Amino acid sequence: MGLVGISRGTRAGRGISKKTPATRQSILLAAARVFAARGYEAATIRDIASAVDLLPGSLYHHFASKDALIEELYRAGIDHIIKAVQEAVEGVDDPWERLEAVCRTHIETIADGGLLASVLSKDLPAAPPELVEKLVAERDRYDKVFAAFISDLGKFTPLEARLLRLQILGSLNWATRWFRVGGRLKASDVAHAFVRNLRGVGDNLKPHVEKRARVKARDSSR
Amino acid sequence: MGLVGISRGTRAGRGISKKTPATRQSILLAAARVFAARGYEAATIRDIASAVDLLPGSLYHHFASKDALIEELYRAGIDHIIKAVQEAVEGVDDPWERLEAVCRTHIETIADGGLLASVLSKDLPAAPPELVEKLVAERDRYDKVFAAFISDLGKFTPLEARLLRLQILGSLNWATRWFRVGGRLKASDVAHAFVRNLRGVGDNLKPHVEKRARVKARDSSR
Amino acid sequence: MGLVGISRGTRAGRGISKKTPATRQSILLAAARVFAARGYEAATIRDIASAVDLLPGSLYHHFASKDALIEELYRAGIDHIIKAVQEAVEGVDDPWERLEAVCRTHIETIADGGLLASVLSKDLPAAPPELVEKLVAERDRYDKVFAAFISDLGKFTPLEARLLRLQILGSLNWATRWFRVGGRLKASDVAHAFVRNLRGVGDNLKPHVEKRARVKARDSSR
Amino acid sequence: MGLVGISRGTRAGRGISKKTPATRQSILLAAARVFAARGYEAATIRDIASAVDLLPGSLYHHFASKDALIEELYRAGIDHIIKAVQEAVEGVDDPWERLEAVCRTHIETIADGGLLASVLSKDLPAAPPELVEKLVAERDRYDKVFAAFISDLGKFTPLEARLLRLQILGSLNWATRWFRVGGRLKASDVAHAFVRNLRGVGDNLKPHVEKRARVKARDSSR
DNA sequence: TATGAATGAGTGTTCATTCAT
DNA sequence: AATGAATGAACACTCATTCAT
Repeated sequence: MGLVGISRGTRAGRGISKKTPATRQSILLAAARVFAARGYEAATIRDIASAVDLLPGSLYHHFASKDALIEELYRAGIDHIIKAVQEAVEGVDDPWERLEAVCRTHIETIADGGLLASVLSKDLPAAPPELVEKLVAERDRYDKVFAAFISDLGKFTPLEARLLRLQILGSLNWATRWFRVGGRLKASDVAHAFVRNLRGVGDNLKPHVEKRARVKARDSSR
Repeated sequence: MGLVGISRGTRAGRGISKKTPATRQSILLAAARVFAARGYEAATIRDIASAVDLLPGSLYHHFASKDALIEELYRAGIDHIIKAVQEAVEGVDDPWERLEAVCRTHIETIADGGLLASVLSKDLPAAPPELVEKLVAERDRYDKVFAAFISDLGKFTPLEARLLRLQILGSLNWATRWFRVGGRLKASDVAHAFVRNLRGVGDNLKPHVEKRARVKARDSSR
Repeated sequence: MGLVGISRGTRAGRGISKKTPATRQSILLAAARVFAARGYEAATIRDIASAVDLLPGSLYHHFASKDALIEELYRAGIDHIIKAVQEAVEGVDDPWERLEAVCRTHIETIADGGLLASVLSKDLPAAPPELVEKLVAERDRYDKVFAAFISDLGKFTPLEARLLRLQILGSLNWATRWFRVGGRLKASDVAHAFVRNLRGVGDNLKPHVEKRARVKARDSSR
Repeated sequence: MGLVGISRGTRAGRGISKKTPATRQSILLAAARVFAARGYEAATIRDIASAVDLLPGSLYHHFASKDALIEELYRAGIDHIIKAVQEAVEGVDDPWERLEAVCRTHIETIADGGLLASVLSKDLPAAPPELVEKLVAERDRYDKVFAAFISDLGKFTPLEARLLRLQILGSLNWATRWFRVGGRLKASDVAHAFVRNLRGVGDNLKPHVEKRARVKARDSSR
């Protein structure tokens, strides 16, 4: 299960900081929290280092640079969320239920500052383009996974599918701005509402031609 | 008309004199572009200044600080988008069509780096809490306006309405990450797709109890 | 009486700032207050300008530079205190009483932030040496005046006289650090105490040789 | 021994290794010189840094801020001068001789730019009030020590004692303005003259009532 | 005389990074 | 693996000063 298990459960053990050497894992985890809290730019190497009781310079024994750390964090985060959603849909057959499970997992994962994937919803760093490209490539990996759940829902044109995916992902990622872990609103509630609101999609696409015809006049005037 | 509400009275007619003076307006516009491109943290006063052919220090003749600039930019951006969506729905009666017009305008406005509202979709700065509070308050102004268009769609509980609003706003704001002005995909296309996908919402809420009953088994297991 | 009369009495009239043009005099006065309060370095042209309801740039119609302003302020301050002490001793015959009057006036003058001489007790600015030389030369003018009151007290060698003068001037100037105008301790009280404590000077110089003989052993070992 | 109380334990013996490392000590010393020469405001971090062959930013490895540096310097200076005067009076019994020894030491200490205490005679920085309060509190520590030497001289009322102390301290601190180490005038000469001039104080206070009676007429007219 | 806009040098400070120990 | 010291470039911001209007 990789990073998942480290995230929250074993954190208690970190109190013995002087003994436990700072591993790449614990640094990544701390970095995830700091990046999630302050963004890529505002987060400093000092912040991250001090979160694992290290001096800034010592981080460089584990990561070649801040950018390298970001890159690895991003990759680990994507790995993590992909694994999480795949586990979440195991045994779920109905495609809409699958989508709802994915959404719930996405929100849970992303909203948990202790988990690496939280950075997925942050503005990308104003970093060298080559780094940004890599991050985008990582994100695309998840997008592809997500796209599969979309196409399970019905017959869409590529454009329809793409827009639906972006619509849902936007809603989900934006949730980091307002969703609070431990609040009275659960991730499952949000996911349920989001998916329910889209439930008609399949119907809305073709059958509603008549409705759309009604609008045509205005459309053509644009 | 554009950025109405920011100007300072009669100065407008004077700028044309010899060389375009770097007014607060042009600074705000440049700042919007820079902030939109690089985020609040990564954007430097130097960037903004050089974008309007000023030395960094000269900016402080117009704005007391970077934070003050951000605040004013944010306020102007909210003013701008509120005005824009209100104009967009004038004469449109059908509530779904109104929503679509709002979405289209939101995307157009936000995706245009030259327009102030682009900052709305950016991560908030890791700034003094008092500033962040102000920015959130500004955003809330727009949220209220948006909420009105939601409640026009039908009868919702407060929670249903809130989640629907957040769902849509998330989709829209996230669009700054992938929507490109001038691309082959128009804002109106995106808005149309987004709204169409939600068209069933009203139906999905209550009438579809039967559909949901189908799912109940899993629901109760949660 | 020159600047004296302007200092405090007529300040009420400054409320009509828009009408009364800022004169060199009122600028000097404001500068005296600001310099006295914050020191030469920490005081800014902006501070001074805003104290007379001017913009920084406008000051340069009255003074060529900050240094020029300092210089003139210093000169005016020295003029002022010289005039003040000379008036204070008029009609006073006893040399010790004259000294006391001088001390009282010195403290009063210097402790009053509204009066120009307050700057006399401030650290000299870290300014171009040529300016510093001028300021020192101004100070010397007052020192000469003061020296005359010292030599009236009795027969001193030049060194004795010089040290006594520096001793007294030090006490007086240092008073700006702790003496508060309007407090329960009056300048006259302080002056009286200072002078009284020195009253024996004349006697102490020669007659006390025997006393000093007692100390000789240690003295010679130095 | 010198700057005892500032060091950080066992680091002392290590500095001699290759090239003198810019320790807190040497920075403090350099800062003392720079502050003494130019005042708190005019002295820049760059001045101090370059005096110990460091880059400006490197100072922040040792001190959190300019203010923190000032504060520590001030404290060290007060520690230093207190220790110095206390050592100077060891074995000296006559209270007037003790005072003279204190004065000599005060002048020597304060006039030596290399020693930290030189800053004691400088205008306080126009710094945040909390810092100024701390500095004043430090100065008060020395004032208390000094006050003890005053009260040894005879029976004074609190006010008499306070004024006498302020009179002497003023003379001494002012000496930084004119006293030059290495000049033909020695600190011991100055201290001797200062104390001698005050030798009559005890007599002047009570016995001289007749003299003061003579003055009464004028006194009451004030 | 006064203003508002701009300058350019300089200020304290931060930060990712390096490297000898 | 970790530290402590140092770097150098950059940053937000200040300030005395200039000048067209």
